[in-house]
Amino acid sequence: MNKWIGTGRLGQDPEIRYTSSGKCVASFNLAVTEGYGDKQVTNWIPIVAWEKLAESAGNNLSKGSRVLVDGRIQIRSFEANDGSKRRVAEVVAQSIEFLERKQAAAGNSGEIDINSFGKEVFPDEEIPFS
Amino acid sequence: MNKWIGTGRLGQDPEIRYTSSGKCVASFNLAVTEGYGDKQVTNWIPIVAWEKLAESAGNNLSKGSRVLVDGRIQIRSFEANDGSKRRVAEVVAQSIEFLERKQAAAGNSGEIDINSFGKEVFPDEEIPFS
Amino acid sequence: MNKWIGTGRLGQDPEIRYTSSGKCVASFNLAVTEGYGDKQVTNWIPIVAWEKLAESAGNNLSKGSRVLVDGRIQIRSFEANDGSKRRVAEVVAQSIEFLERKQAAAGNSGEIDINSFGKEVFPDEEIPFS
Amino acid sequence: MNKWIGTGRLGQDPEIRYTSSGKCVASFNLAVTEGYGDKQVTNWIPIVAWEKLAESAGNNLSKGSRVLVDGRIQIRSFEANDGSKRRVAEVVAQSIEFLERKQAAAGNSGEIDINSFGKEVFPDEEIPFS
DNA sequence: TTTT
DNA sequence: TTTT
Repeated sequence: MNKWIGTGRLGQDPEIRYTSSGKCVASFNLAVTEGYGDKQVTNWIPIVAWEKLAESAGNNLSKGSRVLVDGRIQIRSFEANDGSKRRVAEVVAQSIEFLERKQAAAGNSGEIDINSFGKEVFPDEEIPFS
Repeated sequence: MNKWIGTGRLGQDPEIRYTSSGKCVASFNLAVTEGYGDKQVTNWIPIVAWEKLAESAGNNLSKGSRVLVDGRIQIRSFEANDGSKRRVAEVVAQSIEFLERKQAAAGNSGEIDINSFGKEVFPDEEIPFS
Repeated sequence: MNKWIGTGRLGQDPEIRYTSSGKCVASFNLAVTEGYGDKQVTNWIPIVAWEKLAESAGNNLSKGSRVLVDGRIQIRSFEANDGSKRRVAEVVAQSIEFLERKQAAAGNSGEIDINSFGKEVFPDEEIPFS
Repeated sequence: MNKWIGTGRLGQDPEIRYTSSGKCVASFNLAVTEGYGDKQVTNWIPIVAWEKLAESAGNNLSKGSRVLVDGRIQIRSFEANDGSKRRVAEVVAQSIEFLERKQAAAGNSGEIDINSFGKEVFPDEEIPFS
């Protein structure tokens, strides 16, 4: 058994890519907050989804959306910029329950989409597991 | 919610340390195998336990012991050897069910020395999360 | 290990009682729906919470509220009306995450009265486990 | 989400039946024990498995076997002996990890199979949920 | 980087 | 009804 269940909010819109064989992959970081008051702690947990689940995430989720994820931890090897071999971990989603869906696109409502002015940088850094 | 539940075997004896304030900390890597036949995949997941749970792990577990762990994913910051800041992830155990306890020391019984069946190296490297 | 994790909506306002020793107990049935389209199935799962968690449920939840429950299955003995001994099961909540809080009382807002959308009867019958 | 994860030991050999359409069904009660020392509590949780999983349970498990079950709670309607309609609950297994397999049949070892002399009665009673 |  |  290798099961992770967690709730949180997306730190950014899901990033959608396609493998060379055409499989859809969605990835995002999830802010998982535990505790109350001044004991609150947030862990940013990287989530990956594949195929139909990835497409659904792309269609239904955006920055700030709240989700319930059921998945497993996966350790993945990759080559760092300096050529060294590293391992990274992430949660591969098996199901995602949408607790809050995508916000309406800016222009569809009277609201300004504050997310479209963001300038934050999300370095493509790999977060080590262990 | 931030919950991980997994089963596996310890890759090495638990490493027991004490913080400067005297708290006991146990850490080990868990081989979590999923799938059947030639679709088997093993993820090595780093586990950390604190205080009474850590002491209990130290007293009852050894390399090869099978456990059921209930815990949460934690992302931890640390400074790499080159001075750069990195984040690592691990599972902080909330409970550990011992499915197989510590083996008697080799030589004390007619049993196989469980320590003899693997030569894998577990470098003290930090495994990235994401 | 004995852990249940589920999401759903309350079928009625939580019922709040106090034991003779003054402990608060909340109970409600949770509509847990799985599957999609015409394969949707709903199971009504009885939830019980104690003390602070019960008070919090009473203050924050009402019929239709969506929750994420983490708890354990408990089998409880009781005497049926005909004097026979029966066992019932329920989920004893260890934590409840409020995905939607209590609705304002009907008439206070332009919102639909969430209490109007169902006519199901929840007899105070004991639902057998097994 | 409707997920139960639990560990325990089978109270009896799995009961194997087949539906009229030929599907295999296995059922057994699981002794799920929590707590330590004199605070130990055991809940007997009914488990049902279908098809390949049921066959595997029949082939690998027996009274006393330790398992890790991943499944969901299901409420099922049935007609009681007195003609009244009742609902029962059980855990429908989605996966079963065998932590201890079937005992060798009596006669295969020097051990007496104490289980073959049992006279306990397991009434086909339905345990209510709620 | 999310939110309350 | 299981086990430690």
